[in-house]
Amino acid sequence: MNPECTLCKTMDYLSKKWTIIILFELWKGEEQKWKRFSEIEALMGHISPKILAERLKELEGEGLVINRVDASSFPVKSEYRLTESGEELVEAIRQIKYWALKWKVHNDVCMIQNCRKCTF
Amino acid sequence: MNPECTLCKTMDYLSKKWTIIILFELWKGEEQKWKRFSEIEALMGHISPKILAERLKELEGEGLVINRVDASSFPVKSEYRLTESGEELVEAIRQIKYWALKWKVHNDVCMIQNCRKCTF
DNA sequence: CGGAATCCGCGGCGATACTG
DNA sequence: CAGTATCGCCGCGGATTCCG
Repeated sequence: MNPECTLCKTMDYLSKKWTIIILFELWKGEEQKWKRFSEIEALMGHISPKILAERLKELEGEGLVINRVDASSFPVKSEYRLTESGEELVEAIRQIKYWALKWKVHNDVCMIQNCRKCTF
Repeated sequence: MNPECTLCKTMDYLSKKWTIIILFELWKGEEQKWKRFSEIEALMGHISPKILAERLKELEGEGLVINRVDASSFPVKSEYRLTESGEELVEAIRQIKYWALKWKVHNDVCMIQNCRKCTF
């Protein structure tokens, strides 16, 4: 990995396990919607809390995800959503989905370009 | 990794080490140009032949790269280039580069959209 | 020259338990 | 609820050697 290359650095965290699925999970549903840690955890199947926390922190550090915490209530409420930058990165990644739909086996899940409901 | 998801499968090999760099190395220079194994090897710095062969075979299996062999001559001449599908995938990946150039630190190497000469 | 075979080390990731 | 702490595994990738 060349640390001077912007694309390399981006691909470095994008390629980590779970990262893209997390991004899409935050992207799905209504725009600008905050989602709780446990909510994301449940939606994603079998991710361990360690990895989820690790990834969210990375993405927050990269400015793709923003986190707000309400410590006044109990239990503590921590929520996440995509930033504008994050939304745009998902759009870029979805170009790869279009490519895949064009060149690979037909994907039954979703052919709709702007669908925010199905898996991807 | 969900094997029924086209995007997951694509990201699965795209995220392997060296894969994207190999794709860009084949993409650089003139279009449709064949490049030899040792040529790619030399261009890429310090990749081991095992990994390079592994990646090229994966990409060939996915239809992104095509290989022609001239066994009549000695030493055997083996050359690779991107397929049309491969060219288009590189275009999709370059959307991520544009995103990075927009949101991240200015990249000195290249701001030209269709440049096939610099690193990426 | 273009790989294939073998061996080995490391780190990413998973599982589980625990805490403020 | 929202994470941390600890441990252990295994699979990727690196180095090297050999073959057609």
